[in-house]
Amino acid sequence: MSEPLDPMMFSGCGPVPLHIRFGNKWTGKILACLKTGRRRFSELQVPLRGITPKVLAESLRGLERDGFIKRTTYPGVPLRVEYELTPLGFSLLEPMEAWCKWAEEHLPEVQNIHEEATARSAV
Amino acid sequence: MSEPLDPMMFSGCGPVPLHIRFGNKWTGKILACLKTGRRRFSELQVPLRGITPKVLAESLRGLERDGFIKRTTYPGVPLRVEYELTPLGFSLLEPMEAWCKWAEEHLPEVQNIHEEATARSAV
DNA sequence: CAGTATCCCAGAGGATACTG
DNA sequence: CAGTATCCTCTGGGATACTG
Repeated sequence: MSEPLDPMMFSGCGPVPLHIRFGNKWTGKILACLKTGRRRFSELQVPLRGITPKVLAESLRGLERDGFIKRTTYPGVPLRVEYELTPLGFSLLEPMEAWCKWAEEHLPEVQNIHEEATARSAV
Repeated sequence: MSEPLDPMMFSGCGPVPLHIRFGNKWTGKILACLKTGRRRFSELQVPLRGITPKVLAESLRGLERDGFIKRTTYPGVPLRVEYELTPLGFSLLEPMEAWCKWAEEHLPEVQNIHEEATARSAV
């Protein structure tokens, strides 16, 4: 508890380490899309340009199973389903913002390094 | 800039989004092992239980290429090589600690949810 | 000591088509 | 509308063995 960032902490973040659970292409974006309120399946597909229905459905199932979002169905035709963040899901926004803050502060530096590396390998 | 966590930010985190760059099995652990000082290749293999030399070498080269660590060789026999965090590498510890903080605060809740899900699927 | 060289596999995720 | 069903590819990462 006194030593944050002990290597062991990374393997202690639940059944799947936290940074791996969210270290994929869509999970973080889905949560970000839900932070302003409930959204329907098709409403999520718009901002998440390029996601296929299969992958979106799989991702949503996983987030629901882990308690990060809640799924509500409204019977009727046409079918209506809405997804929203749970309090636990909202709490994830904080660590996610830490990454964004880092990116804002260090992105120019990172890009310089990347350009230099590209230039070197082009020689 | 006014809207942190805009979905677009995730795709703007460098050539590879930040959360994906560090959303793998070893990268974060390697940085954590280096936060207390320089380490040799074989010294890293000890805390990183189970990592193969191939994967460790690949990971270190990637971190070096991206400017997060610095590699120093000391000629002689036997060969001596040391790795250390750069200032940029150190700066990553902050967002990584945000994940650990989240885990500390929410892990019990996450585990409850996981156990309930396991119990449900066992019915 | 500090790595390379091969081979291999599971799973994330895309393309496409179909359905209650 | 809100998904499923198939099929396929690509790559992170492991096992094992070898080298300057």
